[in-house]
Amino acid sequence: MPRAVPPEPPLPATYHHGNLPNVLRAAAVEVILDKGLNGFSLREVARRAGVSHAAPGYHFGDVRGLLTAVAIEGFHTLHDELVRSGAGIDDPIERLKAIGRGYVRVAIEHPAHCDVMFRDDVLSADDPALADAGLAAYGVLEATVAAIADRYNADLPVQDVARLCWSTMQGLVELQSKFVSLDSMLSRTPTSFDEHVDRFTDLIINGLTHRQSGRSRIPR
Amino acid sequence: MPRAVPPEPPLPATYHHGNLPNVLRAAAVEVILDKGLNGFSLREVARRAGVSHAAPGYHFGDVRGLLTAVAIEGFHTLHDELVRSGAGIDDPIERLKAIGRGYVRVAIEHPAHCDVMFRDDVLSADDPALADAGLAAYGVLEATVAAIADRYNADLPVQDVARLCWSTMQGLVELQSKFVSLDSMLSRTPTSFDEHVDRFTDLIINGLTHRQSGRSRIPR
DNA sequence: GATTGATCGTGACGATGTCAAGATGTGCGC
DNA sequence: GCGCACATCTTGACATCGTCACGATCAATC
Repeated sequence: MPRAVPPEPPLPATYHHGNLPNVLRAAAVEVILDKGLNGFSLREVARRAGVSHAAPGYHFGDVRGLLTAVAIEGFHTLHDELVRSGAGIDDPIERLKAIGRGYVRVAIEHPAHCDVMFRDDVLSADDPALADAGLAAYGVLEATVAAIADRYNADLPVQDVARLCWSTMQGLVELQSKFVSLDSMLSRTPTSFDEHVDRFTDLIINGLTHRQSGRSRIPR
Repeated sequence: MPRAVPPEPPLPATYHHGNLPNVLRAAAVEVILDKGLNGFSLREVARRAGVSHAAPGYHFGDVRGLLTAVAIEGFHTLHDELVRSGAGIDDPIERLKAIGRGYVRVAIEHPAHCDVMFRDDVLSADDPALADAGLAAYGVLEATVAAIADRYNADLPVQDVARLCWSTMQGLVELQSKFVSLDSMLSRTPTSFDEHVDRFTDLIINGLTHRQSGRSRIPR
């Protein structure tokens, strides 16, 4: 769990305890986890952090400010995880698959962050730090696609493919709940998150007018 | 604009004016459009409809109830538009492309509905009417993919491909704003919604390890 | 024409976001 | 060592919101 919370000094617990922003951010994540983004409230965050109801407002200005901080943290985590997932894998196609699985791993392990990261309506979307963090994570993906173009197909529209991959993963994250309810409604055996990722990446890479490669799972 | 609002009787405007639910639903859409899903409130809806602040609660029980009604209406519209988009197109692959463009057309023309349709946290996700409406829309997509399998590739995993397409379109809808800001940040010429759809469907259909077919646009 | 039920309004309560003003520590110059 | 400016946090207040109970109003039916 890299960079979940910046290295925390032993918490002086004084009046001005110095790292309230970090504590509040962590508390916000827990509130989102417990009550959902809908039941989220600054006052609840303040209660869990053991401070007054207006303390969050001082540090983050706004409810959007706090959620934006959570989103930025999420993008940093995503970036680190994508880099980590692709490290040491030579074949760029395999690296792309690994990155895809890294994406959903972040979505699974940090659901609170992911609930916020793309919800421009609840966060201050014009925050440059937010844009930077998102751009950095996207850069990892685009670089991998560029490597695929280098090795396999120079005509590959790198930008389009990268966006396709991102859109697909993002849509999957959002629709996964619908898919499981759809599976249960049609009494099919439910398809897991990871399985969806593998099948999607296979489909994208092989193209659906050509013969499928048969759900090859990537060896860990 | 099929089934935007059920055929409206001339509005008696009396005390019990009979179709308040429809009026409230339309008002809710306008509030979402104006203030965003974040600034949405039942009282604002009531104000626009010219009724008391508790009237929405009577008909929809909950704020979730009203938003769920909007989402159901959105899924109906989506279903109708998907059917309409694919009608008369023989080649199922071309039909799939047309459906993809129908999807984003709905997203563009009914942004308020689409803001709500997949946000399970703000609506009562266990409403069977909601599930039915979503399933009906999805059925159009799956049927088209099944037609592709029939004609081109019997081994095609229909369910997976259908979900891939849906995920991709849904992700695109959600990320489009990020893409344009990304374009402007890198000072590229912005890519339109429709262009994204065409490129994505081309990429999915052709597969990214094979030669691209060069952004063929479908003649209308 | 009275009654029953659906429909809608009124009033109230607790909770929330946000602001202003005050309280409380911290660090810096001297 | 001391006072002062500042950052940090609390307190209090206000408008708004969702939701509930209760009352008012209308429509249809017997």
